[in-house]
Amino acid sequence: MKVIFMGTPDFAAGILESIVRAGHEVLLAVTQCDKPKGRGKAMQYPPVKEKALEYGIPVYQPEKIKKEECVEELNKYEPDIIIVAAYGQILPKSILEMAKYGCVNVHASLLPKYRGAAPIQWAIIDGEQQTGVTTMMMDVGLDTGDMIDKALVDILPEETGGSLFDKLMGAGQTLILETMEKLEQGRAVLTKQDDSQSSYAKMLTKELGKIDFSQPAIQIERLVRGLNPWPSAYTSFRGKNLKIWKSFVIEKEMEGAYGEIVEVTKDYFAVKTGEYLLGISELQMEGKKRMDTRAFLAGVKVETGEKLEF
RNA sequence: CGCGGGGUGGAGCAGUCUGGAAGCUCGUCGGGCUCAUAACCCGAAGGUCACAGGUUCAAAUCCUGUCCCCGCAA
Repeated sequence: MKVIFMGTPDFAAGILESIVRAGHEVLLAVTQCDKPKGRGKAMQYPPVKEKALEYGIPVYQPEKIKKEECVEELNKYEPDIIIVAAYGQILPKSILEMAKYGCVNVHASLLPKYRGAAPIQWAIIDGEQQTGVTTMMMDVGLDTGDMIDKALVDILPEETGGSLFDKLMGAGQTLILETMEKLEQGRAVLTKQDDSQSSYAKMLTKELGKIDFSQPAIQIERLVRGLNPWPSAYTSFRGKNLKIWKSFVIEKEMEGAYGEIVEVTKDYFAVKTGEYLLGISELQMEGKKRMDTRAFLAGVKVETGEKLEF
């Protein structure tokens, strides 16, 4: 099929790659504008742009896709289908109705749950045991269109945002091809979303990663996993920023204030939380590399009674 | 040129300000103790102190330049 692809982050780049490799003709890749990123000030291309350039696909980066001129630009390509994956802008109706097979979205959750920007991480933070990928015909709402296909993915006990991301991308890469085939053969079945079951996964922010030790350890542990590797859960120790990369729940209670270090062993230290203790097994001090707590404790003497401030 | 921290045996750190013998907690290897051990005791190996110049009687330490890693911000 002749495809216009719209997307921005890594997840979208993976979907794009899958479509290209399956032999579809991608006429154009639409993505967000370049942004200055990183420690210096260097402009960086969105992942989808990188991938498109790799395959020699033309790239289009309008600031506002809603503008009439942008819509006309897309129309010139006469696509059979428009595939959208985490593009980051609301599409006008004129684009939704432009292609013969319509505008199909790949979303990393089992809709109608986790509509919105960060479905992958929120599924972990909420303690879900299963999530997945859904393809749907886009409509004017936010992830509200009629569903076509779904793929289920289990969330394992040690699942992180990063590992789940990889799994869901893999599932999405397969699923979108299946959906495209069904549409082309006219055997796609559309299912309406049950809005009463819907939930919204709001955008992740740095602030979200700030650990509140008055919460139960199990909840903090999920937060740590969900926000690994980005944007990361953090607290502060001896006046410096401390990221927590891996933690575990210790089912016992000890005297102390929330966030106070109540136990130190050779391999980890544990702090008191709203319920049970939270063991910290992998961390990163400001300016330092990420390391397991065992290595950290080899260089820094940590005493019980010290606190992780929040 | 956005702000800042850092590169020291295999790991994590101290030492740098106030130049003058390579240190700490581990790990590894050998030996001992023990019913046994990831515990304890004794011993050993292992380092161009990121790289390149400079100052000095003497540089991990002071000066100059380069490379690399990381936190914040965006």
